[in-house]
Amino acid sequence: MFIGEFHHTLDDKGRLAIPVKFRVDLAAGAVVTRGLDRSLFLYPKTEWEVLAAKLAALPLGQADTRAFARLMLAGAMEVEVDKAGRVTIPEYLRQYAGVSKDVVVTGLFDRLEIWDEAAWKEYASKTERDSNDIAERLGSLV
Amino acid sequence: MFIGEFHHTLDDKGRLAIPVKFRVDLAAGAVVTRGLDRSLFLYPKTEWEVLAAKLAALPLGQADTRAFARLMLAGAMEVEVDKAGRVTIPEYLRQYAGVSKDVVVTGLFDRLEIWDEAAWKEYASKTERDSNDIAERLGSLV
DNA sequence: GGTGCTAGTGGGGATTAGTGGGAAATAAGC
DNA sequence: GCTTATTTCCCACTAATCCCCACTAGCACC
Repeated sequence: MFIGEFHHTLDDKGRLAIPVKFRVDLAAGAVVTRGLDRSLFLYPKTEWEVLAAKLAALPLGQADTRAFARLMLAGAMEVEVDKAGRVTIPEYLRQYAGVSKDVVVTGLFDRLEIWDEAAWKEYASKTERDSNDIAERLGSLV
Repeated sequence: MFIGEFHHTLDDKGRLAIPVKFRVDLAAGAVVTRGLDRSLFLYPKTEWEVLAAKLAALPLGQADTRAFARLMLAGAMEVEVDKAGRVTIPEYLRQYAGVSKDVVVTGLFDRLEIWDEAAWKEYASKTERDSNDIAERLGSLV
């Protein structure tokens, strides 16, 4: 299970260090793709395969779900953790997430999320302000 | 499984480099044809044969499915990956997709899609804007 | 308090993917 | 039958990627 928040830096080759405790779960392969809210999702390969199969099974006929599946499947890229515990984030995904140097890696149960630090701070503070409202709407769910 | 987004260029002979990781799956032959949203679809030959059979089996009665099947079947062309890992895209398909030089090749599970770069960017950014809504509607699926 | 280990970061060299151009072969036209 | 155009095959260059090694700072353990 992935939890926690880590502040790392991206070097000019687009490499990002994975927190040590996560490396063992990603050693068998991982997949990065476009996420929601201008973040990137990083799944262990096995988790990804489940998700990809669902996306591929979406009906081709509807323009909007087709577009969504396209974005996530086309956005995905298989990455490997190198000897130094890093993965290389492809150029086009760095652009999408607006990451350049300072990056936040967060654990979200079954996936990691990768954020530009500034964007993360803004999102976090905004969400904190709204958290009471959100909690109320969630109601009995939690 | 094909995934990922690759930015390549078409030379003036209409040749397009296939990303290395896909070449092995296309070595046995591939088929390009007209796709949806002004893109081109590129299938491994075996996948194509399955799809072509399905298209041929579509009911003749409905004008729109008939048109769709015609577009895909008549537009199809068998291509080979040359020694340098490239395929030649026929002139009429280049025209259909509006590709000239800068091209995006995307992996979509069982096929590749070939887009004009500008068209892809526009399509992707439009979909990004809608992605939160779509994700919400898909709900628990993803 | 010191020493050793490890996580995170940075950089250089070798390999290969991507691209472009030219030569040879084949087909078409006069 | 000869010339011209088009396609196919092959070779060469460049730029990006991969792989390896080195450094530093922080933590833990002695």
